[in-house]
Amino acid sequence: MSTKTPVTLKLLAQKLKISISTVSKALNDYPTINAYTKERVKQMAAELHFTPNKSALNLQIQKSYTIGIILPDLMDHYFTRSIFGIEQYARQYGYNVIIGQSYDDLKKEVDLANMLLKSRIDGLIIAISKNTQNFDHLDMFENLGLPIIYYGRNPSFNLSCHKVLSNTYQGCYKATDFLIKRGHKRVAYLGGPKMISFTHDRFKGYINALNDNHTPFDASLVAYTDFDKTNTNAAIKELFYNSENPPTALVAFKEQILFDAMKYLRSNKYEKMDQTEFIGFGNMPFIRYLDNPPLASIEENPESMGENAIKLLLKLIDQKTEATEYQEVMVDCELVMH
Amino acid sequence: MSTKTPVTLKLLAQKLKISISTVSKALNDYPTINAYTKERVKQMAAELHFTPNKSALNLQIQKSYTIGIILPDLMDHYFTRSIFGIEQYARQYGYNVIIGQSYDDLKKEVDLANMLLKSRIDGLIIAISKNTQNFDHLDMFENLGLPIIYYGRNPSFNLSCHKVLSNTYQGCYKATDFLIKRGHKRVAYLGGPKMISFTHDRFKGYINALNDNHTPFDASLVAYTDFDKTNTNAAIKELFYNSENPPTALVAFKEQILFDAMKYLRSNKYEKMDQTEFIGFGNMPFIRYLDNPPLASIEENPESMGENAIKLLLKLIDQKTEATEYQEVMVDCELVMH
DNA sequence: TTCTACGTTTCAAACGTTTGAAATAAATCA
DNA sequence: TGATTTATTTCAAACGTTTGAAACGTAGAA
Repeated sequence: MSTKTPVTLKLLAQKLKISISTVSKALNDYPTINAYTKERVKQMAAELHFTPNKSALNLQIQKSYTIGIILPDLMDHYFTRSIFGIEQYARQYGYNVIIGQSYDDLKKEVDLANMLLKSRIDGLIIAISKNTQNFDHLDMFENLGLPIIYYGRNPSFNLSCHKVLSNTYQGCYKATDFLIKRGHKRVAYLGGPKMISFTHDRFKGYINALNDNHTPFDASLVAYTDFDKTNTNAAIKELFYNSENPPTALVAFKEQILFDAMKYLRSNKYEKMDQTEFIGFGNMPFIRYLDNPPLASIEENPESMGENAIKLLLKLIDQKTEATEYQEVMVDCELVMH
Repeated sequence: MSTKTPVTLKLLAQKLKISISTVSKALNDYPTINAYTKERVKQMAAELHFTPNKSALNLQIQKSYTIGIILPDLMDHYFTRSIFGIEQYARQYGYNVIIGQSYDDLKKEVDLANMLLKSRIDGLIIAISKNTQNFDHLDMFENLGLPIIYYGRNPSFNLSCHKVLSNTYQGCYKATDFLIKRGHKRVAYLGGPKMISFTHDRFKGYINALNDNHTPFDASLVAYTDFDKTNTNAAIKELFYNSENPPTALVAFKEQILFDAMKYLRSNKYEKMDQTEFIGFGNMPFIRYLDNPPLASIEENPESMGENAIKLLLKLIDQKTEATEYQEVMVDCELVMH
């Protein structure tokens, strides 16, 4: 039917020789419109493939039925999986989703926030970049009464806000507890970068699991690394080779770190490898390809995080009352065996 | 400054006691506007954090400066990486990007296409779902004069369209050629699902490399599998255990398949494992975690594919002349050693 | 016959922006 | 002084949609 120019209400009205408002109301099933008219309009609309212009609609109803997501990186399965949870639910309620990657760069994050502001999104779900300590670009949303959900990463600098986080403390507790109950007396903790609050939350889980099981804490069983392989190798050397009584189990901040660690030990032919057990945060899909997978993974359930985030966001969008308390949702972690 | 209601041109105009059009023109640097006025307007706009309403703008200029991307799955690094190429370039030219996942489901793909149609995107980049054989939902774009680039997956049913694909034939040729030149007499090919055209393109590359190197073709060195582990294992068994003269090298359709295969052989303690070399399509980032990575990867350069797709799309958007021939871009593959 | 009520349709304003044409005021020229 | 130019601002329509108010014709009631 090669129309070349989008079909509008106006065109339908002309073809049917009725007014634009009748067409509009017919398509929206207004009770005042005659049934036969509705029929004619709808048929013509279908025939000409009428699609309402979203911009015109948004402008009129002052609502975009679009929510924004800003996250650091789509290559990270943690975030990709969280999108799944968000999208499913959002689309079900008629909302569209715009995804932006900040690549952990504050400037990109600010640009994205401004872009989304222009697009007049109804709300924002954001996993802040590593170095977001200034929240001006996000306060703008709040000033307009647009709700923001912080998720996945803890904005420790920003106290009063809605948060959806995985219960990372609990995850580490479970893993440590599980290993001790399995008979391990010397469980090590390999933490992530010290600036990340999760590193410390997880450490607390580790410590509390030790205490609850009456296992003494040994500082030489704790090391930290960033995501750089060299640092990880150094940390592992420290943990496993600097003591005549090395750990028999390890809980690692992230599987990306854990796998580097395991590969290091294996390629160095660490003699007690077979008696050592490993658990890391992530449950990454490609574990299936590893010849020697870790004992278990701490599953953070990112889909569920995403779903909690969007649920809370839509609730806030609907009520529109600023009055609500700031919510903090914690998503359970669970241990998954391999 | 808690405005609660978005700042519009109207508000700026009121505050400054000038007309809306002066404000608009001042912000857009019209030469007819007095320099001092521009100064005042811009300052006020900055002070009140004015952000133009994209919907109103789109409606007015009949252009959204937004392009759509439909792809099967963000969990697949091939596609995630391609987005990187698209986004970078698009944003540079002032375009926004809406990403939708079809999860390889035709119905979801159709829904997404309709959503994007409503959003009045200026163009579409799509990696079609596995079972897209009907193109009605995409023809709608063409009818409106909106360009579509098919990328990553070959829409073999749809002949006249713009395509950006990786030169998969060449990738397989390079890998096979490399292995033969390395001394392998018996190189096997493990293809993907037979409905996927790439499976056959790659097979051609394999065959031609054999021929060009005067290496005889042996049908028992070729097997096929889908992405299911059981099938892969069966195929591998057929290739490696059903012959007294098994292959010494293997080119696999995808690394996801290859890693299953290698794990199978290794866990079955295949005796000639150390003398056998493997190459697959992908170059997945987590290869660094494998204790025994394959010899090399065929890198399909998805970023470059994305960039080629967006470049072509923006060119088509700009010229708006329907007259151009349909373009087909082939992106080179390269061998990456591990 | 006139009035009221009802069912249906149309009018007109609004959402926020752009932009050519028209208006205004000031400055220059004859 | 009056006419013309110039610099600057404003007017008004348009983009496509929604929606309360107004208008219409027709049927039933008084």
